[in-house]
Amino acid sequence: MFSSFTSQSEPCITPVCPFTSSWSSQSLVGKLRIGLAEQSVLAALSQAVCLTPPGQDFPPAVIDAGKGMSAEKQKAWIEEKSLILKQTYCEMPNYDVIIPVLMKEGIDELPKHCKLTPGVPLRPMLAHPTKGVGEVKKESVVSCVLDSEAVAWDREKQQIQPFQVLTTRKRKNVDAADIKVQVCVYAFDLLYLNGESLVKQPLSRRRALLKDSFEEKEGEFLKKDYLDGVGDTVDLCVIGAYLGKGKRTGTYGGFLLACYDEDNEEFQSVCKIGTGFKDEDLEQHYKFLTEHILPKPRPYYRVDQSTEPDVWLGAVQVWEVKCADLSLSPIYKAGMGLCDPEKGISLRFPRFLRIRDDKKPEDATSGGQIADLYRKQQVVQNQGDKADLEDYY
DNA sequence: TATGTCTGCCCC
DNA sequence: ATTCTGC
DNA sequence: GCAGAATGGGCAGACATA
Repeated sequence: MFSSFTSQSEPCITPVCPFTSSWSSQSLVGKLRIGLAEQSVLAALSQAVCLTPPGQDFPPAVIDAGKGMSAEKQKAWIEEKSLILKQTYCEMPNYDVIIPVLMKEGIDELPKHCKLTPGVPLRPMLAHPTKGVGEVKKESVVSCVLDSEAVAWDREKQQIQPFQVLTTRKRKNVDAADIKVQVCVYAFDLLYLNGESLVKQPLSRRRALLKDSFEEKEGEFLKKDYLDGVGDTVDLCVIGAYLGKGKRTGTYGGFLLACYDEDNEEFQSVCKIGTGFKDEDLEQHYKFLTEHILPKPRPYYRVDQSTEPDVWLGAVQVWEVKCADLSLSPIYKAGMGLCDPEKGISLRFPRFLRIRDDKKPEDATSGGQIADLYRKQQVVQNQGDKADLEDYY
């Protein structure tokens, strides 16, 4: 595998300076996906165009072209046409372009006229056009669309920095002079090359072309949370709950979780959690926990004021929780002082897996173990595991 | 000016 | 983001 | 399989307050 630009001599796409230029780096998430309500708009549009084809005088003679068909056949027919429109919209998300073609040429001709175009981002992406690709592309590359990811890079230590570092970059009025965090862009897919859309090619082919068209580089990397089923699992104790809103009105909508710190004999907050529950789970939790409400927190709960729950709960139940990553936190207390003098550790993307009735609250994951997990991930990140990557693709 | 709190946005 | 639920 | 609706951590920037 490869990945692109990473080095001090040929700096990464140095501070990815948005704005300007014709090179696009963008992401598609696996299969083609388009926006939410957009989906319905496109479906409606295709139905309209199918049943009442454009190009007729007014009033149109044909207003229900599907009349002769069975309901099922009509549905299938419209869906088939709808797919054409949706696919086209993915590659050229612009109604100003699509509608005129649709009216003049008809839906079947759309793909011929509206194609993936460098510089026009695919629909669901935020991708800014960028410059700098020129430094890693080979001569043969005239135009391209890459699927890639930006990562914070420490030039001195020659290593990837945590995601948290990436987010500290200035967002507005960026002056090239005050850029402190360097960024590398890792490319992992090639969607378009020299005037030709590769979207319908198999991934293996696209990757082969990518490899051929750009400089290879050591030290590839992919965040582990994108690798299927990878992620850490921890056992945490519930110590508080938040009242739910909307469809969770009347039960708890979220909970405060803590690890057990043996050294200080205290429960240290780690994160809130609000997803992963079946409706049934929520019901069960409410019933059970409601009987353990405390008038005030126990003295051995370490919780920041900003995360105080609506109801405090006795530390009586342990949950198995999965997360993608750990982060140094300004507000959570887990492993306080172990990785940073004044920061604790929290979880990124926590979700509920199951109750651990076999564990007592004191058997919850400890502050020390949380700190170990945090340190471990720092290391793993920089060893960019080739084997794992190959498995993924 | 320094510090606290809230909002919007990102997670691709 | 992740996950569940109803269609 | 999709859309909608619950919910997560944490940053910069904007605004408020001392």
